[in-house]
Amino acid sequence: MEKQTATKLFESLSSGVRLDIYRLLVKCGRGGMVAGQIAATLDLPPNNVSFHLKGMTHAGLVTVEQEGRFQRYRANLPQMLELIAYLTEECCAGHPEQCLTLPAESCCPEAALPPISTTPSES
Amino acid sequence: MEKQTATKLFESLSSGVRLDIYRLLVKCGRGGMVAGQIAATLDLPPNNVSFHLKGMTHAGLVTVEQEGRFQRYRANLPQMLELIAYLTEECCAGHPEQCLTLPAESCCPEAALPPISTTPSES
DNA sequence: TCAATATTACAAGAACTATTGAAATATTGT
DNA sequence: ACAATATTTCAATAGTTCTTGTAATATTGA
Repeated sequence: MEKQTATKLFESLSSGVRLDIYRLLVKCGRGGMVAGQIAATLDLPPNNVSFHLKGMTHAGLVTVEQEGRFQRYRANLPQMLELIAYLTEECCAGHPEQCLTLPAESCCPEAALPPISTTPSES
Repeated sequence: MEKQTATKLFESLSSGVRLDIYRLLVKCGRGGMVAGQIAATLDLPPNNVSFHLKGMTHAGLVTVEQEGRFQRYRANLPQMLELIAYLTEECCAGHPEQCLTLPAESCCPEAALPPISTTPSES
């Protein structure tokens, strides 16, 4: 993942409105929601929601599909997983067991996140 | 996790400079880095790095510890894991197998992320 | 104490973002 | 074609953030 992609995704989630929208879409999963439904659920002006959805779509955080006169939005979960992978790349320089005081299974979980680099990096 | 905490964390990662700093600290793991070392490694003005580190510390994204005249910064990984958990709360309304076209083990990984709610939510 | 180094605090300007309201576009059903 | 609905676009304002330079603070070692 490129840095610019990552910053755009994080920027998309740095607003309370967009975070609410994204979490709502995550809950809805594959089904997604249409724009008006999102606005009604979160009790926000439709044009404001549309404004934020446009940005989120452009960033790749959500996807959109036209359904007649409706626009159905869905959370782009694969993108989120890539983002987390990007963030934890070379986590602890190949020594995930070092990860602070967390229970081992909570940090750098090989089952969920991409392979951890085993190349320590020093500067 | 509260919404404001989450937005602050995402905002902290929405700048290329801060994202570079955080990823660098993630790589260094438990060892962390002192401010000047970070600035030198990323080839940035020390005061600019300090400015961003202050914000990141305030957001809880990194921790800081004094070492004589040095300030040693470390990535706050537990906070990041909580953030991911917050984001994927009630993922797919309790039906993680619905998560798009991802291989099942990549989405809503029970092994790594907190328990998935089993209560479907409809609006 | 004094000089040197590491880091932070402050101030100013440009650039960007969020919110709102009004208008425009597109689709549906009659 | 026409009216109704869903959604987006546009414009304007207020507020916020980023960067840079300069000054201040704190620690170290002589």
